[in-house]
This record gives sequence, C-alpha cells and structure tokens, in this order.
Amino acid sequence: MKPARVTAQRRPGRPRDEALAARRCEEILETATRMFATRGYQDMDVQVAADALRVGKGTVYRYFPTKRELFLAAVDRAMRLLKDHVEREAATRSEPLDRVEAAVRAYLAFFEAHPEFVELLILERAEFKDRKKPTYFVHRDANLGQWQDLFGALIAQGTVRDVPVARITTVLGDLLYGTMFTNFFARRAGSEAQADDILDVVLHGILTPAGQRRRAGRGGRSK
Amino acid sequence: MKPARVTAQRRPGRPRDEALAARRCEEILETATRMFATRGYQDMDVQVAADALRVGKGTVYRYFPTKRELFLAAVDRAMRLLKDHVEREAATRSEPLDRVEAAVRAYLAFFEAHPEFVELLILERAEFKDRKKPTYFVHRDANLGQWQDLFGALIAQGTVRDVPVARITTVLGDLLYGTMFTNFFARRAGSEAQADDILDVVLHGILTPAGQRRRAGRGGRSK
Amino acid sequence: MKPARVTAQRRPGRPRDEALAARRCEEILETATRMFATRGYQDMDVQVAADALRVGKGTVYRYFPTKRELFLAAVDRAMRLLKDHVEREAATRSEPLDRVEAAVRAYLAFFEAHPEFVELLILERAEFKDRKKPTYFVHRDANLGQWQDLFGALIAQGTVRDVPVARITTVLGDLLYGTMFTNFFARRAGSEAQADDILDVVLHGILTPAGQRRRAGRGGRSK
Amino acid sequence: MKPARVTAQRRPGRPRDEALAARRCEEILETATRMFATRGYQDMDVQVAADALRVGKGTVYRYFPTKRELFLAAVDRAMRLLKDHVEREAATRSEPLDRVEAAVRAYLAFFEAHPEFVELLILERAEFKDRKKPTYFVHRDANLGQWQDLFGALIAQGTVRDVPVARITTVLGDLLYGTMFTNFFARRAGSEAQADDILDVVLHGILTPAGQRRRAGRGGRSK
DNA sequence: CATGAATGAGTATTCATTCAT
DNA sequence: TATGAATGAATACTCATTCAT
Repeated sequence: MKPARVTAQRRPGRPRDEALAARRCEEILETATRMFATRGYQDMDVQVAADALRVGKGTVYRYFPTKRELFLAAVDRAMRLLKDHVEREAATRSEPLDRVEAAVRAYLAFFEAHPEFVELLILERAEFKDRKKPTYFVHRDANLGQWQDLFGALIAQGTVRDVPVARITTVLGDLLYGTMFTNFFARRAGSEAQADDILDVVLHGILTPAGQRRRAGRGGRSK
Repeated sequence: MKPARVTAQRRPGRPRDEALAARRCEEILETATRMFATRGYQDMDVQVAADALRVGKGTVYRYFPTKRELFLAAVDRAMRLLKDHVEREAATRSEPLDRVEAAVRAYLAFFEAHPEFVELLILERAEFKDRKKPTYFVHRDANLGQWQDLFGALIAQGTVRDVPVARITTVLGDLLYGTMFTNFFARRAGSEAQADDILDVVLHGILTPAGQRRRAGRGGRSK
Repeated sequence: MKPARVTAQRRPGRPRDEALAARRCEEILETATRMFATRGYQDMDVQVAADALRVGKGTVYRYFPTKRELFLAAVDRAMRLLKDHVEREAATRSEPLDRVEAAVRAYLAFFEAHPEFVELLILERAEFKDRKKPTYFVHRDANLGQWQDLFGALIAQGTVRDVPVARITTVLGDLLYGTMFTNFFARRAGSEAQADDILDVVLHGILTPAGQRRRAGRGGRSK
Repeated sequence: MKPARVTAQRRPGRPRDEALAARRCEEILETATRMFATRGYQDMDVQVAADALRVGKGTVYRYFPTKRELFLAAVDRAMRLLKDHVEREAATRSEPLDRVEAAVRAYLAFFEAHPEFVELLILERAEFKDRKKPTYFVHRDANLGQWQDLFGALIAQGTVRDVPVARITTVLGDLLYGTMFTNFFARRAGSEAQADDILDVVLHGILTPAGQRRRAGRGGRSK
C-alpha cells in the first residue's frame, strides 16, 4: 500500500510520469535521428529503433503517431539545437563583427560535430517534397532579421561597405549552407580552417586593389 | 515507333539500329529524370515511366538493367549536361576573369533552368548513401584543375590576391553549390542578380578599407 | 456468479458495492452493444468503448476478461431482453391464439425498436463461426417447447389443423427470423402491418375451416 | 480502340490470353468463396488463397485490386449462380403455380448445396455495413417483378386469393430467406421436406377454395 | 526485339491484453 | 479498485524484376 499522495484526492489509476515522458521523448528523437541518418528514411525500421531503445514498437508510436511525424520532429529538434548553439556562441562576443565571426565558426562546428543532422536535412527534402518549405529554411527565415540588423549596424559604423544587407546575408547564408553540405557529401573536415577561408574571402574579397580597379574600368556588371 | 526500313543492302536478321537505340536511351533518361524529380526515387515506378514513354516495362529494362542504374545514369547525364553548358559559356570569353564570371552565371542559370537536376542530386545522396562519392563531386573534382589553373594565372597577372588557389575554388564552389540548393529548396529565382551579388562579394569583399584596417589591427584570425 | 456478500455487519476494508457493479456491468453491455452494432466487431475498439463509458480500458477488462466475452455477453443480454419482451406481451392475453398473435407482434416490434440487436446476431455468426450454435438458436430451442404446447392445445381444441406441430413452429419461426433480418438489411419498417400480413398468410394456412369460422366470429384481427 | 484481330501483323510482345484470364478469374472466385466461407473475412488471408490456387499473391491482386473487391465479386457471383439455377428450374414447368413451386424447391436446394454462399451473405453484411444495400437484396429486387407478374396471373385465373401481390412475395421471400439462414445457422438439412412444409403452409393460405380443389385434382404435392 | 503477366519479398501501423502504480 | 502506459503479434498491398510468348 503506497502512502497516498498527500495532494488531497488524486484521480484513481496510475498517474502519468511527466518527467519520464519528456525524457523518453528526447531519447526516442536522439536514437531516431541516428538511425535515420545511418540508414535513410525508408530503411529506418521503427522496429529496429524500438529495439535499440529497449522499448516496444508500440511505445514509439505512443509518442509519435507516424514514422513521418517522428522524422519531422527529429529535424525540428536538430534545428532547435543549431539555433541554441549558434546564439550561445555569438552571445560570448560584444563587437558586431566578432559576433558574425563567432556565428560562422559555431555554425560550421555544429554541423561538423553533428553530421547526422545534415543527413536529416537531405532526407527531409528527398522524402517530403510536398511540404511547403523545408524545416531548415523555416528556421533560417525566422532568424534572418537579427543578422540583418547586425550588418545594418556594421554599415552604419562604417565597417562594412554600404551594400544591401540582403545581399550580404544571402551570400553568406548560401555559402555556409553549401559548405556544410559539401563537407558532409565530400567528407571534408576542419571547420576552423574553413571558417578562416570563408571570412577571408567574404570580408576582403579576392581581388587585389589593381584587380578591382581593372574590373571597375571594364564595367563589370556588379553595381 | 516502327524503325524505318533502310533499303540499302541488309544483312540477314534484323539489323540493330544504333541511332534508334541511342535516341531511345536518351528519351528514357529524360523522362526518368522528370519523373524521379517529380515523385522521388521510391515513388517513381518503372511501370509509370514506361507508360509515359509509351513502351513496355520490359523495354526500359532492356536499356537499364535495374532501377538503380537508370537513376544513376540520369544523374550522370545531368552532370554531363552541366559541364557542357558551363564550358560552352566560359569558352565565349578570352579574359580569365571574364571566364570565371561567365562560368558563375552559366552554373546558376543552368540549375535555374533545370531544377529537376537539383532534385536528382538530393535523391542520389538520400537513397544511395553507400556510394563512395556522389556523382556531383566526382564531376566537380574532375573539373577542379582547370579552374585552379585559371586562378593561378589571375594571381600571376596581379589581378587576384596571392592566397592559396584552393581557398578560392573551395569557397566559390561551396558558395555556388549552396546557392543552387537554396534556390531550389526555397524556390528562389533570378540567377542573374544572384550572380551579380556573388561576384560583388567574392571579388571585392564586404569590408570597407577602414573596416579592413580595423580588423587587421585587431589581429583577426585570417592569415 | 460471485456469492452476494450478505450485508448484515460490514467487514473491514472497502465493501464491494454489488449494486454499483451490476449497474456498471449493464452500462458496459449497453454501450458495447451500440458500438459493436455501429462499427462491427473488429472495428469496435475496447479503448473507444471505454472512452464512451468514461472509464479506463482496464475497468472494462475487470468486468469482461476478453473482448470476445464482452461481445457474447452483449448477445446474450439481447436474447434475454427479447424473451422478456415477448413473454410479457404474450402474457397479456389468455386465449391461445391471441397469445400467438401477440407474440408475433412483440417479436417484430422488438427488433424494429432494437436494430442493434439484429446487428449483433449477424456479427456473432460472422466472427465466431467456431461456436457450436449461435446464441439466437440456443434461446430459440429453449423456448420452443412452450410454443409447441400451445399449438398442441390449439389442435386439440380443433382450432388448428392437425399437422405436426414442428411444421408450424419451424415455418413460423423461420418466417419471423427472415422477416426480422430482411427488415434490417433492406431497411424496411412498419412491423405492425407486417404482422398483419404474416398472420393472414400463416393462419389461413393453419386453421381448419371450423377454426376460421370460430375466429371470424370472435372478430380476429386478420383482414 | 481495340485493333482488329487481323492475324497479319500483331502488336509486339506477349499477347494476352483472354480465355486463360477468364478461366483464372473464375477459379480465383471459386477458391476465394470457399476460403472466405471457411475462415471469415478477416482471417481469409489472400496469401493462403494464392497458395491454394498455386499462383503468386500478386496474381490475385492483378485480377482483384483489393481484398474487398475480391469478396464482393464472390458475393455477386453467388447471386448470379442462384438466379441462373432458380430460373433454369422454374423454366422446366409451364403452369404458373408449378413454376412457383419449382422456384421454391430450387432456392432451398441451391443453398443447401452451397452453404458457402450463405456464409458470404452473412459476411457481407457484417463487414461492409457501409454499403447501401446488400448484394442479395439488389438481386432480389431485380427479380421481384417477374414473380409479382406470376402471382398477378394466378389471381386473375382465380387460383390465388385476391390479396396484394406484394404481400405474397414479401412473406414468401422473407420465409425462404429465414429458412435458408436458419438451415445454415442451425445446421438443418432436408430442403425437400422443408419445401413441402413451406408450400403446405403458404399455399393453403393463399389459395382460394376453388384453387385448392383445382390443384388437388391435378395431384399437387402438398399433403 | 518487345511486351506485360507473374511473382513474392518487404513494412507501417493497429489494438487486445497485461500489469505497475 | 481503477487506470492507462507498455507491448508485439498480425496483415494487406506494392512494385522491382523475370521470362514466356
């Protein structure tokens, strides 16, 4: 006879253990992420994931009603972790340009440490073409504003050339995205050195002063 | 679909019509590309593709022994078409920097005109993780040398800063790759303006001279 | 089945509330009957029934150890209610022939008012083919004797032709059974008029000329 | 759009064997009927049926796209066979009343010989409650008219009492239906004697005194 | 050569039942 | 006693591939 939970009268029956549920939910997502990344969407068998988790298959389905929902929850979790990581790192700096640099390094380091999340991004697009917008871009768009504000401030203080901020965020965003994917596809590593390269090119450009003059003289198309 | 009975002098038995075979092979790949891109790898039924081609399913299997081979042939074809397109455009210019610019524009225009090829690249990675290297990177690596030579020449002539050419090709390659994917995922269009933006940032950098001095003074990490 | 705890003086511990148990048992059967009839045996989820009853699934299992037993108890209840209804109606008459007529009307009216019970009869046969004899026929056979006695008396008093009573009860039983099913399947209604039709046809077959005259003289209902 | 089967040039590829297809379709239905009747709808595994037919499961699905369609086709076939049988037997007689009698005997004999068809009727109702009208009643309604005409003629010729023909066909139809089901449920046999009983009861209800005398004079079978 | 009939391995999901609380 | 979290057996249908014609 268990001592009655002193909270007056509780409902009859087995009470729900909220903490356990949350922990298990996280465990399932973590394992599922690993298995989706390893085997692909179709070949990731919910049965195998359940076995790895030491729970019954039905239990997984209690938490995520379909394989699809399980997958999308895993992608969403990955994006939340990315955002947390990048913002935490950027927050360690106060100078705007330093924040940009820290964010670039954090982004690349995050995906280097978690290649399984890159795989999820690929899989999402490959298997769920019907969805309006991939999770990555939903998150990207949600975070875009703060970075544009940052570059706006850098232009105002005369550190960055006065070009449309959208040009900067777009090019830098695409560059990071492409680097992250290529690292994964081509099995490259060394995100620290990559960050150096990227920052060198983006911040300074590749042309010499002479080269810049020459190009301007020829009427290159860039405004 | 009846082969033209060429009258010349026939050898006994039905002569193999090489031209017909090549044409049909191309037709199959084109249709398959469209259908893979539209429906994904798993959902693209060979039966449906055969129906669209107005041939029997067995005929498709005569040209490509498995669905997998059919898919990989389609990816390979896409990469060949990309290479042809970029090189043809680059060849219209003689100045090295102009060739780079033309190549950048051609690359983006190609994938804007052929989003189905982007889809194939995604699908390849998602469905064939076991392959050593995705087709895209096989082609990328094969073409890398000529672009490195080009940038080497630009450095020698003083147009481009004396940084390792690998840094330039890597950053530019990743940026184009990321832009192409993002265009597709986020349904962006307007590759001409994008090329302008990319060339502006990569060639000139985003920092003002003052900003560059300030960063150098702070001992920024880039060498 | 459990011997009633004689109430006199209470023993320590929570007393079993027999009345509550019986009431809940009846509630469960009533709800289960409705849901089995609406959704079929396989599609009737114990979970859904428990939800409808506002109790936990485990509680249902406390009363009925398996879904199968729950179903069979529901069928059995239906047959008990049928018998009660028919006998109660028949008991309102004293003349043997009137009792027969009342029973026929009561039978048809009962199933017209409770189509869910017809559904249970169907489902029992469809899902439990292994059982030796469907519940309906167990009850039918148990009640057969009293009706045969009744017709025996009618023959003895010269009201009914001297044919084997089994012929009468069988034909009448099959006719009622077929009418009840057909009403249900074909969504016919109007059991009163049907009873008129049935009695007209059957009585004018089973009555002797003398019996017909006697009944007409008493103002029997058949037109 | 069917190409005239001019033997000269046939389309390339393996020609479809129409006769084989029709035969196999019938075989599948026959086997499926037996297995549905034996095991019930849910427990009838298409795999097992395919094994019994010595074909692959996919082949069954080529002919019937779903298990449901297979089942409904089996029911429909049963009804067609019933109709054929009853009409063939009725057609052996010329006198209207003899046709009725022959039809009653044929109906009961058919279901006595094919209890599996009775099972199908049960299963259809149990598993497909959503369908507007069970197959049996679709067929029943389609054939009703001819029997009403027959009874109309019998009334006109003074053999049958002048009651609404619908009353006669309904009561007789329900009686046959109930008898057939009860035979099956209660495992009764002896449809010949049952037909005697039914005809005795029903005819002596529907015949005028003149009609009874006429039939007795012709040596009608009812005792 | 071309066809399409035949095949059967492969899989997400449901739900009756159990039992810890 | 009541509850509902956990379990895992059970199953229709698809589609890549083969091969008789």
